[in-house]
Amino acid sequence: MLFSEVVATSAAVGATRSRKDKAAALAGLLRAAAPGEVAPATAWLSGEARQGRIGTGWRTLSALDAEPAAEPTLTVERVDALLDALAGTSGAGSTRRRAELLGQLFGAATGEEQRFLTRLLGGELRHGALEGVMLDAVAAASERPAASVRRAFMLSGRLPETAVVALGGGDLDAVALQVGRPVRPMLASPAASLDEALAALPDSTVEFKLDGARIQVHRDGDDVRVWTRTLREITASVPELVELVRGLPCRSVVLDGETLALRDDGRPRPFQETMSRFGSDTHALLLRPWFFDCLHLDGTDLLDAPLRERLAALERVAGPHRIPCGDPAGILERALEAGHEGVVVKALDAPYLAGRRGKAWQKVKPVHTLDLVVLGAEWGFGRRTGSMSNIHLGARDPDGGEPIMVGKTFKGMTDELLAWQTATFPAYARATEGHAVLLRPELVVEIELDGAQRSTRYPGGVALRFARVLRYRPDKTPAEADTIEAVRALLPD
DNA sequence: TTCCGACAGTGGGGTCGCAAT
DNA sequence: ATTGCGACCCCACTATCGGAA
Repeated sequence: MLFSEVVATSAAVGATRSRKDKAAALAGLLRAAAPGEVAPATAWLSGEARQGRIGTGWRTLSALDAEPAAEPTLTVERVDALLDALAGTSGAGSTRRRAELLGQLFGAATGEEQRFLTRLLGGELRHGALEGVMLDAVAAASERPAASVRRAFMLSGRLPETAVVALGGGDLDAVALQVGRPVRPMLASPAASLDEALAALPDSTVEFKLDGARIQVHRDGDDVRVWTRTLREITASVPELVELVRGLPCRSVVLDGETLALRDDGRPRPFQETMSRFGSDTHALLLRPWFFDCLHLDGTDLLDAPLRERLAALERVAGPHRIPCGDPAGILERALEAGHEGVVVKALDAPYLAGRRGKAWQKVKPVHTLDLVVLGAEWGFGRRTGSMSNIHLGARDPDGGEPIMVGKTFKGMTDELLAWQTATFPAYARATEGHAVLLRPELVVEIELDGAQRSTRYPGGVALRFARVLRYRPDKTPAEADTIEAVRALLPD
């Protein structure tokens, strides 16, 4: 199959807003693909390379200037082979080697194909279909129930492999939890308050929500392996976790949990310090695991068992390492007092819905609000092209100087607000700086955020975490905005 | 007919390792 | 020794489609 057929399908997908029509176009291509072409085509049309990230980002791609080919000659097989070569390139001289390979790929591609490759390899395909729509397409092309395809996908973790099984006539229902192969983790939905979450889930348990990194640990005999939320294996960089799980009283187990580093006094370190340890090859800080689910124990799969049964298994095998939980009364206060992020409310009768962000798990975190000064705005991309989108935020200098920048946000903006910003900001413009328009510091906006973190990027030494717009405050002047001290007060202690 | 679950898109701050300079 | 790039941790929110109620 020619690569151009994949690119043409992507164009057709991008040309319609109907997800059914997108899936139908994708299914048509999958039906026409040869067995060896199904995996790469599925991966590409759901926005990624079969090889995962291959070390070329937007910067590298935008620097390419290969003359486009007049006629499409690239095959699916050839493109996949070049991506394999790119993914396998490392060490001294690899930047040059990578450039050569990219030159071969882009030099053989038509203009249309080049544009597709740039978006794909940059991780921004944006044709309105990723894994969700592709999953429906695989179901349609293989004439299997979408639920069967979804389950096989979530349990195998990988859609291209699932597509090969489905299109190849394999038994999707035989795809089961396998110790040593990670499943997509179940995720929590945000809840407005603890009371609201408890009302929605009357038969529930409440656990602390820790501010670390998600881990999934598999043990088969003495063999222990660890994966992150996105199923990247990190076994080699977390030996202390491996050792701990190897000592648990069982033969085989699959555990879901969170890991973070503690201070000497036992309180959690700030997220930044946990991440420093998590991503590093040096292990000065020790990571500790807290487990909150058990998906398999000594030959018994527990995915479909209600949470109450999974927790009983967890208590047996890893009780001392179970995440703190308890009576709803006062638990949120206790979690925050101990330095944690919040709590998660979980339905005790729900199965483990791999890969789903359902209502069976609801997270509750306290929110803060600040009145900040708009210092600038950036022109948006994609559906925000032509709109003033990402705004720069400043806190008041208590000594009367210019506001001090503490972050940006593009979140919380409706189309109506984007239009208002686009219409309003030019009157306040004082300069342009690349993609950004710098504004006179006169507009005050109310920002919601989860907290603050230390920053080397911003002049006040502090940056906002998860900032989003609540509303503009035309009733307030910059002299009434919150100060940099108010932002610093949100830093973890 | 209305409601709501799931998805895709639009980006945020910070951390590391790595290759090139 | 520095620097810029790329990958990957954490993530919130809105718009939209299409099936459920």
